[in-house]
Amino acid sequence: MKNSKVATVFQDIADLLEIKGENVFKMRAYQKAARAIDHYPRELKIMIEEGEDLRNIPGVGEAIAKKTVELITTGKLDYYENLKAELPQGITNLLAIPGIGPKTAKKLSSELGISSVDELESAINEGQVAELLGLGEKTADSILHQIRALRRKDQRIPIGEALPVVEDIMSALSPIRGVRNLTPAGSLRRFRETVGDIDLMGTADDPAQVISAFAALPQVAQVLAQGSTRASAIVRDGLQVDLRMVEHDCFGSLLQYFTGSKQHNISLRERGRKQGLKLSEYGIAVMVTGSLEKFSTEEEFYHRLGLQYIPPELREAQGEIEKAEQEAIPKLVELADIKGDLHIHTGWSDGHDSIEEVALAARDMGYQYIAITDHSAGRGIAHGLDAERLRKQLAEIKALNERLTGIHVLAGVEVDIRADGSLDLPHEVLSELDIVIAAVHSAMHQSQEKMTRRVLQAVEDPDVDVLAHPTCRLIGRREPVAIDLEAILRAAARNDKIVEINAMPDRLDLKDIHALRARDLGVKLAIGTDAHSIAHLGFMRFGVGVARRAWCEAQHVLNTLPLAELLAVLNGNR
DNA sequence: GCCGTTTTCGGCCCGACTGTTTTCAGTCG
Repeated sequence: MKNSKVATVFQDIADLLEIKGENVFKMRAYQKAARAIDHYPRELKIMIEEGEDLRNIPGVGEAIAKKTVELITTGKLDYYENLKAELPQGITNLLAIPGIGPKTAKKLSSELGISSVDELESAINEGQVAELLGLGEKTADSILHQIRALRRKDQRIPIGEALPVVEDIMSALSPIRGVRNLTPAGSLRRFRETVGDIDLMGTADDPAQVISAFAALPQVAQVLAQGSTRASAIVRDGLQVDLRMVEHDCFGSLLQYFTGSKQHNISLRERGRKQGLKLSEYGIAVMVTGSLEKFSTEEEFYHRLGLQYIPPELREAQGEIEKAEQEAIPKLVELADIKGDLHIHTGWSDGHDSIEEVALAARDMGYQYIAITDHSAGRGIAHGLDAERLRKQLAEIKALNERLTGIHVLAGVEVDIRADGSLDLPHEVLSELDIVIAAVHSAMHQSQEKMTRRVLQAVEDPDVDVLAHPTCRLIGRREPVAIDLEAILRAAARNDKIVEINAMPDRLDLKDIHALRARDLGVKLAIGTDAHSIAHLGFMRFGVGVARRAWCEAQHVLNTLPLAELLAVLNGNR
C-alpha cells in the first residue's frame, strides 16, 4: 500500500472524528499524521519490512504507528471500519463542499438523511435545507452555488499553467505608481507541483487603488469579492486569483503568513507561543505587553523568532524549523547555478527547432552547454533516430561546435528502454556519444516486478548515464508506472548513475519527495527540461523548484558543474 | 492522539468573514 493511500485513510478518519464531534486535538493529530505521511520521502511499506520505527515520522506516535502497520500489512484497519460503520456512508463527501464543515454535515445527515452531494442538491431545491435551524435561505443558496462550482471546476492545475497567469497579472499591475513587492504566495511560491488557486500579494501607497485596477483588468472574467485591501476574481479557465495589498511596513509577516504551508505556520506559531510571542499576518505580538512588532521582510520575521531564514520551498513542516534553529538550512540550488540543459529535443525527432537555433537560445540564457538528446527509433516514437541518422546528427554537432563560440553542444540521445529492458540502440553507437539518457516510453502497464527489472537493467547498463523521467507520470493525466523506486534509486547509487528531475511542468519526475530520497541515498541528480522547442528551455525553473523542495544544494545537481567537470564526470562513468 | 529548553501530564495557532443571531457558531485559509 502506498503512502498516499495510507494518508487518505487517516484524513478520512480525521473527517469522521470531526463529524462525530470527538476531541478536536485527536482529530488534528490524525490530520497532521496524514499530511506528514503523504509528504514522507520513504515508502512506509519498505520501512516496516526493514524494521524501522514509524514514530520517527513527525506527528506519528505509538497509536498511529500501530494502526499504520495494521493497515499496510493486512490491507485494512479495524478502527477505521468501525468508525465508518457508526456514521452514514458517504457523509465525508459533504465536507468537500466549501462552506460545509463537520457541524453542517452532521446536521444535514441526522435531520434530513442526506449523505451525498446529489441528495443535498435536491433537498436544497425542495427548500428543506433553508428551513433547518441555524441555516437559512442565504446559506442554502450559497451551498447550491458551491456545488455547481465544484462540478465545473477542474482539479488543481499544474504549476506550469498557473505561473504564467499570475505573471501576466503582475506585469499589468506593477506599473501602477506606489506598487511594490508584488509576489505570488501560497503553494505557487513554494513550487508545489500543482496549485488550487493563486495568491498574489504586494504593498502599495494606496492599496485600494491597486485593487480597483485589478478588478478592471481585461484578464478578469468575474469579480467574486472586492474590498479595500483584497479582491477575489476568476480569470481564464475558472482559475481563482486572490489579490491582497497592504501598506509597506507589514509585508514581511503578510507574505510569510500567506506563503504557508498551513502546517509550517502552525508549527511556527506553536514555537512562538512557547517564547511568549503571538504570530499573525500583522506581525509578532509580545503576549505580556501586547505590543505588536511589524516586519517589512520575511528574513526579519524569522530572525525575530531566533530562526535562520527558511526558503519557501522548504516550508512543509518536515523538520525545517528544527534545522533553522541549528542554523542548518542549506544554501539551496538556484536557477543561476544551472550551467546547461541536459535533455533537449530538436527537429531531428519530435522537437521543433534546429540544433543551432537551440544552441544560440541557450547561449543567450547564459548556459555553457546543452545536450541534444533526441529520441531513438523505438516503437511509437515519432521520427526517432536509428544508428545511421544519429551518426549524421553527431557529425552536424561536431561541425557546429567548431563554428560556435560561447556554448558547447553535447551529443546525446534519449534511448528507449524496451519492454524487455534492452536499449533501443547498439553499444557501438552509444559509445560514441557524450551523454546517454535512457527512458521508458512504451509498455507502461507492466507489473511492478517486470517494470522494476526492466529499468534496473538499464540503470546497470554501462552505456547509460542518466535515467530520465523515472515514473513516466503526467500530472493529472497519467498515473506513474508501477515501479519499485527505492530499488531503482539504490541501484543508481551503487552504479554511480544519474537520475533526472524532468522539469517539464506536467511531468516533474522525479517529484519532490523522491528527489529528496535520491539525494539522501547519494544519487546525483540532473535537471533537464525535455524541451521540444526553444520556449521550453524556460521550464528549468520548475525543475529547480523541485530540487529546492528536495533540499538540494548545487553540489547535488550535475548540471551546475562547469563544462570541463561535467565532461569528466560523464567520461568517468563509461 | 502527539509531544517535551514549562518532559510523562496538560497543553495543543490565529484572525477574518458570514449568516444567523441578540452575543456567536461555523467555516475558511
